Amino acid sequence: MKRNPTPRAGAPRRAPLTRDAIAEAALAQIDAHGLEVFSMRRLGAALGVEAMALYHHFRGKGPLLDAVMERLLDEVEIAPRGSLPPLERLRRAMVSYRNLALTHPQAFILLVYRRFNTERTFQLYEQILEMFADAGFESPLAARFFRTLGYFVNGAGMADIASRAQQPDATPVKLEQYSDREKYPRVAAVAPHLRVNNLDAIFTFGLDSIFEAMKRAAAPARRTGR
Amino acid sequence: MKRNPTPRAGAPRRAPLTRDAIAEAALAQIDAHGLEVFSMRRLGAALGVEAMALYHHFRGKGPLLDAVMERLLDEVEIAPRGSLPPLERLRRAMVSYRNLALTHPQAFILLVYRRFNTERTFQLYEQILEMFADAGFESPLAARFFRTLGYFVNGAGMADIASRAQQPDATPVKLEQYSDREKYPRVAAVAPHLRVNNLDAIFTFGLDSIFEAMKRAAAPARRTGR
DNA sequence: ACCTGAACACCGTTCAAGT
DNA sequence: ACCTGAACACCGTTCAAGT
Repeated sequence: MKRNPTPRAGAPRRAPLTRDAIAEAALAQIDAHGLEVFSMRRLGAALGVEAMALYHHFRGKGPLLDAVMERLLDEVEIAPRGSLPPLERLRRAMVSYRNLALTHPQAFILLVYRRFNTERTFQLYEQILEMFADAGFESPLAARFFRTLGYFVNGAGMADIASRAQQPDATPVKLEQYSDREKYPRVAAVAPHLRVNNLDAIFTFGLDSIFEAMKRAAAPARRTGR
Repeated sequence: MKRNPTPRAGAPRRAPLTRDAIAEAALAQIDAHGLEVFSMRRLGAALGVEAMALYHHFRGKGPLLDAVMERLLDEVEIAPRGSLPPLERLRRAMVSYRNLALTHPQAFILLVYRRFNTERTFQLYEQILEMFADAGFESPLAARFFRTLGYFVNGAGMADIASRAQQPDATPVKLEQYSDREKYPRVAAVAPHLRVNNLDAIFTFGLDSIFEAMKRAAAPARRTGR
């Protein structure tokens, strides 16, 4: 059997490599098999190329992972300015960011420890901080809540991933110990409220707590009495 | 030159390996050189032993890293029950936990993605949840704030580490871009408030916001008016 | 310009063997 | 019981060479 006929004579039998195509394939590999086993050689094989060909487009594995991280940032949905009240826009952006932990559980950690490696992060920060300004926050207060929200959404993403899947190379433990009422009675009592299908509601709860604090801080003059 | 004389005839020229000694040396290696370059072979060399000797005490690298993580958990300071009001005890425990990101920046991430691999974590959770119960929180509400605090302290630890040190294998970027007022004016405006020596104050601010929400939720009946 | 082949200096882990 | 030596199947990255 001949291989698939090419549309035009002389066309290459596969699309030439580009930075985008490589980063896209890398994210697909990480989503499918995990960051632990991701390697330049495996990625090359998946692209039908020797690993060394990738070095023509990226200086190394680190910069390639940074490009993968940028693809994640591209998936954060930001509502158009003016389409919603500023704090609601901000809230939805935070929800969208945390959703990356659900859609890309294996890759999400790249955001956590590589986000300051690239300029792309500052584009997102600029948009977020614009929302703070639109909501009337001065820089010192914006900086504090910006950071607090960032801590929360990154921590939530990582924790939800950790709750959903134990590491493959973990110390083997018996899960039933954790619901052992004798040994960990408090843990046993809250465990039913921490089931995986409750994690969305818990995230929303925590996010609301922070937004309520923001609303109070933004409008201290409106408090009843003094 | 002869090697150091041993205290007793027939005593081994180095202390025999134990799980504790290995885990301690592993943490020291990670603190000194980073998790990226940490390897069984390097650890063996640091202990004056072949890497394969470590497999007599640990089933593999994963379980060894779990033991290192447990050592970090051991450093969390929990005030004796009754020595402080429950919420103040809880607050100090959170501060102590986040401080691990400062004392062990290279190892802290083990807590983030390996903490559910071992039973030791549930000892700490039991203590934390006891504080919630002592403060009068019912399980559903305790679960929500327990999780919210966890998100926040883990996210804060990771973010503070990322802010303090760029990854060694990062895409090279020019740092001055980030304070470019033309390109990222909002980022430039808040940047002075996000300097490394302000991170402690920002952490305290965010923690206070969450604790204020907890105090309101714990005592809804005490609100003036209705 | 883009990719390959061979090589270098590493990994984690297994197995059989030593003491 | 505790450790070693050799081996296996991998890594990321370099370099010179091919087209």
